[in-house]
Amino acid sequence: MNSMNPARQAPVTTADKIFETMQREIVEGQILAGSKISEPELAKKYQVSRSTLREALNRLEKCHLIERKANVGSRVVECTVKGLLEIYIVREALEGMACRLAASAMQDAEIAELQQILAGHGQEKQLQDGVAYYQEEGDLDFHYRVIQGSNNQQLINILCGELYHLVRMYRCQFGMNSPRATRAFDEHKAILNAIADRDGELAEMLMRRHIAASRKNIERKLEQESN
Amino acid sequence: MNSMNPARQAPVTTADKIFETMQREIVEGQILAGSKISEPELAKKYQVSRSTLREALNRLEKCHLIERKANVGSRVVECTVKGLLEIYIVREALEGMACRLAASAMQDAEIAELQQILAGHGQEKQLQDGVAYYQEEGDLDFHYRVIQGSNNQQLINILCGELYHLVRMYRCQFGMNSPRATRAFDEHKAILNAIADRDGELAEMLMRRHIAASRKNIERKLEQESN
DNA sequence: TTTAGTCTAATTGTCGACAATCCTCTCATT
DNA sequence: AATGAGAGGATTGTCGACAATTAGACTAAA
Repeated sequence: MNSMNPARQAPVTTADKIFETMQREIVEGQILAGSKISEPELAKKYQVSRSTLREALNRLEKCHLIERKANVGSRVVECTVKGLLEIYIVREALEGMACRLAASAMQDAEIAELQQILAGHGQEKQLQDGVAYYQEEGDLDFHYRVIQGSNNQQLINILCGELYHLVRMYRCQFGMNSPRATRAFDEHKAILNAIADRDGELAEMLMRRHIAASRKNIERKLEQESN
Repeated sequence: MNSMNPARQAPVTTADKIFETMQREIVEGQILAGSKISEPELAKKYQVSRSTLREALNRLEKCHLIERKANVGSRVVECTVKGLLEIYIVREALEGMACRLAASAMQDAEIAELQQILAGHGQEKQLQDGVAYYQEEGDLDFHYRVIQGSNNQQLINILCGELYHLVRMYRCQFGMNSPRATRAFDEHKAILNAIADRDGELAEMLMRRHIAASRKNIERKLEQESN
């Protein structure tokens, strides 16, 4: 269900394939966060020329998974607490706005479809109570569809194209098996209700609170760990 | 005053220089919006190899000034009304949030400095009453500094790195000699007062209204023209 | 006249080699 | 011992050529 999530145009060129492979390996931590990227080494590993690899690196940089410095090279981004919280802030602002727009722009049919998906998540949740992984995938799925519903191409590009995989990376590497699953599910329902009521203002507020609550949950958890 | 605006790391490599040159030419319209980009042609024009040119194209794509399709090529983005309004929406969300953060994060000294800058703009405005150009530059300057003041690197990257020049492009090509100069100046003052009062909530609201007012102003103007 | 198909020319993607820059280790000097 | 200069090795940036794909023109058939 999630595999069709990204705004993916089927990888046609070989640089596309290398890009997707590396993207997955970075997100899942097989290429370590913060590690230096050696162009000759990776070119050999994937059996492509350095030009092709560099093309892939350029796209990884576009979705904020690596950082480049001239004449020095590329590094995988580090997963810091500060960075994670910064992303939540950006998401709060952008997804809140997306939600407001979606309340105006989404078709009735789209809303109905999303309601069905959400109901499906609810059943899965009941069945697999406590197992948060699917809920997490479902969470991304819900957010993804609301963003698409905004019908604002800039917004969609930034959230689904440039930030999406960075969010996934943090989820993977910080192992977020949210204890908020149940509450998050209810919040999703409330947000969708506001959208269905065409109440953009309320929808934005609920989405912002929803994301802010996740952020504060992380802050609290990390605070505890440091004690 | 504006030339030091972008988060520019001095261009060290030749691809950097080509990138900056093309960036300027696209923003100012010397390379026409919507036009197709011929790699061989431009490589000859700038006297560099295609590899170097493609490196520059990759960065232009990062700041949303061109779009690429696999096996087809690159085009300069088109300046459409829809696109312009979409950007205003994104800015409303992100700069509003930046403003909220700035109210907490900016140092007293930074705030004082910004107050002086704003006062300077006020004098210029009085002197050159009606001439909106400097005010427009000043507008970007003000927004830029507030964004920096948020101290959120993700936010700064998106707004100052990826969207900044696209905004400039629209300003250039739609010829926005704002009749809102006076009002915008007053709004800036109110925003800065809220920041100085450390009232993040108010600061966000004022910034959002400020940007939304600009957007509606554009909508109104374009609506009139179409009649 | 229109449409389908094919062929040619041009453009983009990929490759390997060379040039320029940076990092590190060594050695000399204070 | 600490600091600085310099050489060596490795990495990144740039180049020109080849391969793969696309766009456009031309022909032929319905």
